[in-house]
Amino acid sequence: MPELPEVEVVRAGLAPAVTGARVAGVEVLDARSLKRHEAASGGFEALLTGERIEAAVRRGKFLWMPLAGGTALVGHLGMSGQLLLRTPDHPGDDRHARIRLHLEHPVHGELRVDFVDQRIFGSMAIDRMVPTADGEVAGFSADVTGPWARSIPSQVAHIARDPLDPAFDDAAFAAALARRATGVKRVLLDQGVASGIGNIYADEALWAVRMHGEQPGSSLGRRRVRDLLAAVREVLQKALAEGGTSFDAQYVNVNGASGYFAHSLNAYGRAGRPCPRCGTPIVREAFMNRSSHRCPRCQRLRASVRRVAAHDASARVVRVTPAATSPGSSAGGTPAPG
DNA sequence: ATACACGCCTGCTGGC
DNA sequence: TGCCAGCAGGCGTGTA
Repeated sequence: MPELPEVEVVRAGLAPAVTGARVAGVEVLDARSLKRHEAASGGFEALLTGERIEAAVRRGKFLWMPLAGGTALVGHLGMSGQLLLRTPDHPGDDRHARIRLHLEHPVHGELRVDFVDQRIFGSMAIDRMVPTADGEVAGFSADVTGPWARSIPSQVAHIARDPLDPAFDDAAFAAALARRATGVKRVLLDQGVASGIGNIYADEALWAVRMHGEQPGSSLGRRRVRDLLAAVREVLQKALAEGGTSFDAQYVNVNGASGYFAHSLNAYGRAGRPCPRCGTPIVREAFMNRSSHRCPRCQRLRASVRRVAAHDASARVVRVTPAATSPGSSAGGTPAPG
């Protein structure tokens, strides 16, 4: 979890407080949270202390704060990470506080940013910046005029733009789907194809577009790809508008408050409960060491026939047989005609 | 190149 | 009561 909407809520909350602030002090309470920090470049505390934060930027689930010296403070929340904005005198009794930043802001005065992470899948690091591959603005932030705007931390460079990014390449997304024989859900979760989507929003978008997660990417026609992308964007935007999805105190904004999107979920986490569209109980299925949730009636594997190459006179076709990709489950459904 | 298993982590829950 | 398996799962790495 935190996926794009949750990370964006954190970024938006952080931005006004940290932009223009000077890092007065750094406390590393648990060095395991620095696993993505390349020690060879220098000590995390030394590289960060004294720097001025220029902005708070996000691409997909990655956050970074460009520093005046030309590097960036990169953060990833992983599964359970939080960035909490606090007053300097806030009690330091957080059981899972891993890193603490003491900031001095020209307007807001002294404040503290606590990186709290129960499971330590998240991390912070100081990283060098590299130019973006396409020369466009690297990620989402209020200000895109700084010299850092078209640069991205080296460890984030391989992450694709997210579907809400104005520079997201719809055609490249379609092309990536077209060359993947694997299930469309796996492609959605591939941060190198489109970023910001995790298990929750993948399931929600697939439900919205009535698509089975194991539907081969290469079996989708142009229209289905377009509809899928539209569904992904709609789900992400709606979640964003509701402050993200929270199931417990784990996923919160910079003030520790939870979002409301959990009330809007249609498939994720609703195993056994009726599909809001047709009433059929939602099923939960094992998927890549985790779970997928779908409506067995609305979201069936479809046999599909698709031209592999329009210019190919032999008009070779690919036939997708649901039975071959849905072992041991009658819930895979009957292929729709056509 | 694509596909997928695995390790990293902690805390909670359910079964025995 | 205690113990342990299972689950939550994003991302980098390694292997085929």
